[in-house]
Amino acid sequence: MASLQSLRGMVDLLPEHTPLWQRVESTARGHFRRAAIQEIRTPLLEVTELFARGIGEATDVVGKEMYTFLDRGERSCTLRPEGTASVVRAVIQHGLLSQGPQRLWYGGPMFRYERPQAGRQRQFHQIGLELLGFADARSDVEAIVIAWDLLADLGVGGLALELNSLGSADDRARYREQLVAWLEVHRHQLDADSQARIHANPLRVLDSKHPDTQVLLAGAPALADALSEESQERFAQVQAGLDALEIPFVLNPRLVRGLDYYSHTAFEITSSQLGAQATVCGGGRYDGLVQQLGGPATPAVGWALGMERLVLLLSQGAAVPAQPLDLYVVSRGAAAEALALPAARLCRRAGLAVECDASGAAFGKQFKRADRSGARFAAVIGDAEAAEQVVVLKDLRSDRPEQRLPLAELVGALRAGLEAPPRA
RNA sequence: GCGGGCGUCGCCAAGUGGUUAAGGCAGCGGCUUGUGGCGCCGCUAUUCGGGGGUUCGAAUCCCCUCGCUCGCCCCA
Repeated sequence: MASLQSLRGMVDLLPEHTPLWQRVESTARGHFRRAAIQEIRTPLLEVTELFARGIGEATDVVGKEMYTFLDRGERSCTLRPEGTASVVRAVIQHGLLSQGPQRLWYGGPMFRYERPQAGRQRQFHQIGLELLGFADARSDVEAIVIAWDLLADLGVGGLALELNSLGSADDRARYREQLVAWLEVHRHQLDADSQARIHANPLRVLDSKHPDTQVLLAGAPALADALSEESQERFAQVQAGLDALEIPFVLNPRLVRGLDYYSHTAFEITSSQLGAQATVCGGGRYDGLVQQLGGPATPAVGWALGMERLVLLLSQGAAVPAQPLDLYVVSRGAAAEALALPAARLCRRAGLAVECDASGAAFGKQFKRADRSGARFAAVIGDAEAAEQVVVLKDLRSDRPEQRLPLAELVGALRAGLEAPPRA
């Protein structure tokens, strides 16, 4: 193919689809505003080390999915594969935590070099929430309820909240030892992927989809049993909080999540309608990350929501209509054409949505386009009108007669006209 | 990185070895040089993702390649 194409896994969002995205974005903004959460925007490009240290060297994301390159200063740079590390970096860099806990959200493109499939692109978009400086189980619940209510408000049905606790760092370390020891004993019965992960990332073995491995795992030491009393109490509080808000959830002891920084609460919101990539929103607590990246010891919870997957679910329902046009300006002849844009501008300044036909085509053509544009009204300007500085206002959606009026009266007439019902 | 499916006009799509590559939608032009929605007429792929091969002859068969897609893996 001779013509240029977008890079694999990097998709264009065409005008017919942007209204739905805009609806999601503005709905999310509303939820964040009402929950006193402020927006933060960070660069798309960061020093590679941030992600290597933050997300974990052993993770798939860091190990094989990052867009990494040397810039002209020979510095290793990486297109962000997720949002949390950048937000934490920014919060540390600007000393935001010295002003107290931070309630933040972010949105935008993320990049992961993976094979594209349904619900998975190389450039994809997330909206994320981070609550930094909050240790209490209630903040876990609040983070979850914000995501839950946002999805409900958007009208996404058929969602399931899956919940697990990974325990404290100590719990995990202790459990990790037990698990590795057990896995070593059963090494020969594991699938190849799981064998490779015994030391690199043993908890991920729990989440293996290999059927034989899953059967075997029934006899493995359980993470839940390794939790300290405090961790168990904490997890119970999260569950009680969700119960109190009547948010249904299912416990999933195999939910471990792929990023190293999680501790205690881990959760995913999934849909059965998404195919293989079922997770719409995933998150959890990451009490160690801020300190690990050089900041003050700071407890935190957060989540990220996949826009493409969400939109996929939404677009199975009713389409969002584009905003209708109020007026379409039709003009022909030099004097008339000179008047068209000023007339359109006048109406736009009054808040009306106006398209101005600049083709100079025959009136018939312009009316055809006016009709197809969906505009309620057409303003017609020919040489006769131009000479008198008037326009003809025609209701395209009713049988009411045309009005001939001076430019100064156009906006008023339009506003009055828009009140009247269109043809059924 | 590994499997499976697919690739004919902007979109949908017929055609499966015989030479002029159906049709529909959209678009453009006309009937209709100041009034749209309907209708009618016309135009829009020397070419079938790209390259190579087989053949007298290929969109149709073979090879390579690119892309899309679904799944594995992983994750949002």
